Amino acid sequence: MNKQARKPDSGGGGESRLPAHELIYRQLRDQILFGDLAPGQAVTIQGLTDRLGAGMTPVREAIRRLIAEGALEFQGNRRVSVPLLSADNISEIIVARQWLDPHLALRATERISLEELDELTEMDATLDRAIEQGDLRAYLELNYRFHKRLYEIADAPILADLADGLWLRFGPSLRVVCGRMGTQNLPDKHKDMLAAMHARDAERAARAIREDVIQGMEQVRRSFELPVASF
Amino acid sequence: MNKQARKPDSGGGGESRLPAHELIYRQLRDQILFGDLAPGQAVTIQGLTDRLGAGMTPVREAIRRLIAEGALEFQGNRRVSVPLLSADNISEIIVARQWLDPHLALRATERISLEELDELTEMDATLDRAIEQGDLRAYLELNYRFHKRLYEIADAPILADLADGLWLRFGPSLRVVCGRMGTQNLPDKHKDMLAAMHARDAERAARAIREDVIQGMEQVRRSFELPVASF
DNA sequence: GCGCCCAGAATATGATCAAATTATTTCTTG
DNA sequence: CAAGAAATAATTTGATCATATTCTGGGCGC
Repeated sequence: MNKQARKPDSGGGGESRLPAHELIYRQLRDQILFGDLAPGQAVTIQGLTDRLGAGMTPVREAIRRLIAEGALEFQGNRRVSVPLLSADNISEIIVARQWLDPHLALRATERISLEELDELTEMDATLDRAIEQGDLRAYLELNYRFHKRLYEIADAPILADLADGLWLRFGPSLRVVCGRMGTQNLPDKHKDMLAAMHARDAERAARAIREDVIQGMEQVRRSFELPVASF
Repeated sequence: MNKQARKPDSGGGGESRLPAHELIYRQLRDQILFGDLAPGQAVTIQGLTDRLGAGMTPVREAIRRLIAEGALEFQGNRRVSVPLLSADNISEIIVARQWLDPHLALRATERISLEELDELTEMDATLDRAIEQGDLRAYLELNYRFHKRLYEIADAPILADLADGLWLRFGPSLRVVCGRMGTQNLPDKHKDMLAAMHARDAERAARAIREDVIQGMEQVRRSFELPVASF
């Protein structure tokens, strides 16, 4: 009956007080970005309520949100699935990121503190270790977090939202492509960029990020132009 | 048990085959873009269920969707409101549209058919009539639909989504600014752009749209740098 | 001023109806 | 008689609602 024995507990573990639909959303989002959901895969509401052990309403809200962000696709007849991108779609994302990411890197260079620079350097080192060990999942997650942190530092919430939304769109495809290629020749112009940021050379940092984006995304696009060898 | 709530069939519109959450979403979206919801205004779920005469679940889903698109803001404590943009936010939107809109106009020029060109010309004429008559609501809606049609013709769904989402963010502010200024010196470089498209001069069309965007958005930004005189 | 309590709003559940896909059956035809 | 197609039955899934529960914020007493 009464639950007042539980106080908000503002210190530390406040994250457990998040509403269920928020938790479901984050869980699903991570699964789309790094993990288990492949492009084209169907997603059912009732399937998720079972798989995640949640009620129907929170799952529905999380799905609506992901559809609005382009992470899921509403296939006409009440059917929802992970979008299957075309080569043209990838090209659109490339052209958008080619503009957005350098712009954000430029702003970040003008604003970044030394502590934040150390933080990014540390993240990049962890990223390198994941690549060496061939840990694909860790690479995908760390690489994403590196770029996302950069967006935050740029202090442009709306532009950061746009860039973030693009990751959600090409995440599943990126995973498929990287899964086929292994973690060997993954792009990493991060060190160039960090050096440019240290020197407060915003133009050079923007150029480095642009190359990083192009290298990574072009690999994705190339693999989409090949004949689709799935069965 | 009680099943008297048989298919309300609200309004008798032919499209009553769409789910309720979709209808609520469109209704709310239009109200945010053109109409009745002012920046900073609070939005409550129960208030909407009453005002729109709908159930709670569809309203919740529509709100989640609009939050994900940036049209509404989740204010921490279970409070939802129409975002109040800062001058910096407006600057972000300007810089994004300054890139997105010309890019889409360029693509549209390469792809547009003569029928579609006539359609846009017709839309622009209607727009002019709304301006002459000082009909603000009609101006906002027709101007939006003109640009949106252009996005569709560009045949780049992901980029179009990005551009469309920006309208949802600055819509309420645009309405406030235009409401203060009347419909007299509104920007309309549409005729330049249509002429350029007729000549298949994509660069010139892109430049015209860029000027249209800058003129309109700068008016918004200027009015945000003034001391906020509301109350 | 501080803490407790209450009203109201948001979150979450489960039930129920409707629609759609799948599986099955039956009928027709070669 | 067999095979395929159309129709129908059954199961699965989505949409919506009514209701219970939890949380936030403000009012009231101390």
